[in-house]
Amino acid sequence: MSMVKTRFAPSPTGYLHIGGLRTALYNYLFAKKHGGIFALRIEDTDRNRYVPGAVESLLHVLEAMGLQHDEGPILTKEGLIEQKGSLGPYIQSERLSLYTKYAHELLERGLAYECFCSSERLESVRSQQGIAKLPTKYDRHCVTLSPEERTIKHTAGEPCVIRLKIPDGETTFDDLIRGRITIHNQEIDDQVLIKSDGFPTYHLANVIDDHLMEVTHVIRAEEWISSTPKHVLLYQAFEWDIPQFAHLPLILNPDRSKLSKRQGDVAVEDYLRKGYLPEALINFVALLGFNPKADQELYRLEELAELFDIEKVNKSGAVFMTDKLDWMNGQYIRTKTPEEITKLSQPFLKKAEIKAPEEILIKICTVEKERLVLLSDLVEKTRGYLILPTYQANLLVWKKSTKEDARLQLQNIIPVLEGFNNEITGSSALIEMALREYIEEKYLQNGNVLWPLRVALSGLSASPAPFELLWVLGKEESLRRIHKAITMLEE
RNA sequence: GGCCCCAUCGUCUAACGGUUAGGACACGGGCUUUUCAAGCCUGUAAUCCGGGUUCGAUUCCCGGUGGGGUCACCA
Repeated sequence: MSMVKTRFAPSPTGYLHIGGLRTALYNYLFAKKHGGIFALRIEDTDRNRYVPGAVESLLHVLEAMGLQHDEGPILTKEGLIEQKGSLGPYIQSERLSLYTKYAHELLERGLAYECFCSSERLESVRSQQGIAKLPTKYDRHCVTLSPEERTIKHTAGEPCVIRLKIPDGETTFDDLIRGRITIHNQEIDDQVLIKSDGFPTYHLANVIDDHLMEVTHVIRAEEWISSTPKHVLLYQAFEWDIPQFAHLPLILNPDRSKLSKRQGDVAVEDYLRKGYLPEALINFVALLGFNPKADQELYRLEELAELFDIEKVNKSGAVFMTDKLDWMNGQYIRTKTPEEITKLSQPFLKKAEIKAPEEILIKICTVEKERLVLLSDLVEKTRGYLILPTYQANLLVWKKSTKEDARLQLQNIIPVLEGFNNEITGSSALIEMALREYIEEKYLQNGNVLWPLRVALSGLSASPAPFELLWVLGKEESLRRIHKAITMLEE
């Protein structure tokens, strides 16, 4: 039994789809679980879809997500692409001669044939089949071409493709998730292997590379099930060992169709940009398809790798809803220190052009941490500490109190705060102790004092406790805000 | 339409013949509380339908229904 090897083989589109993330993750987990190799291969055989910089950005997200591959293209410190591993190159556009070599081998052995049909002819064949309600497939017009006819067409410069000649019979493969799947070869089209521009199609390149790169387990999305028989036929034509297949259930839009751009954000980059943490995204997406334990929701990547079991992956698709992701993100934010959150929030604050001393930012994170769902939530929160939000005077009045009392309480608290020494103002716990003591001594009500104070300090109907606000804002700014509130209440 | 795949609370899932069908998110109520958040307690909520097999089916089989995928010189 050779070593387990999986691969994530995306086409470089410029972003990583949520479904792609999960495919990459499951490949990674399966390889790690079995002490095997996780490879990355770039499937860029469609020159019409070429996106500059796409490989680099893919490498960046994968790294941000913590999914390190053992083989494949990697980014150097200088931002250049290098290859890691001995079975490369791992970028298909750099392997073109390989594909034509194998395609010609099939040609010589009579397992494939050249086809000169124009796309116009193919379209009209298909549309006629459509009208006749027949399955749409190539009519094998070129399969009987004689060598002489082919030579004539070649010398005339007619473009041509190479097609696989699908044999009679039926094709069966075993899927680790779904079991045995059989289909009649009549259902399979004579698949193009080499396009007229000389590039291979996915089917050919994928099979050749998986074999040459010694991939043992092909883990990919369910949308590939119907083309898997073609791949099996190719392996058989080359007389190669067939890898194990595992087709993952689809990730769905709320209407249960395949997750698509039209119905919301699908790029991992979008979610990162919104302020989701990589570990939350990984955790969430891992659970879209299986759950290692019945009563646990939070898993680290290493833990998932230990517990992963491909046979326990669900068969049915999973709707992508962000409610639970939001909750998870909050959970992960809470596991971080204020210093870590401060650091992670830098890009968001920078983008919003918010500047503040690190010391203040750390205090803000300390106090707001439990209230965060997204890292980006920190933007508005931080702004509130730097600039007092505008608010209505009657917000200062507690529901069980009056405007006059609110003003009185604020006025009375000023000397108390002024009396705080540096030791007290340096700790929200000490501030709380001192203020509660004050309230108790004067026989006051918490609400009468703390509500107007909190609103004066935050300008908000909902915020952290006044003690914490005081600690973050400092004595001077706090007093300034209280004076402002008193002025508002006097009007 | 042909072929293929799938089917447990609104959503993500657990239960691989015997459970009061479990957990989580969301939602409702409560506790705590100056507000919000967090936390704790608690409530509502599901086996698509019909046949079999079996002493017994969420679970196995068949059929239906429903949903999805795929039918390119895209991956």
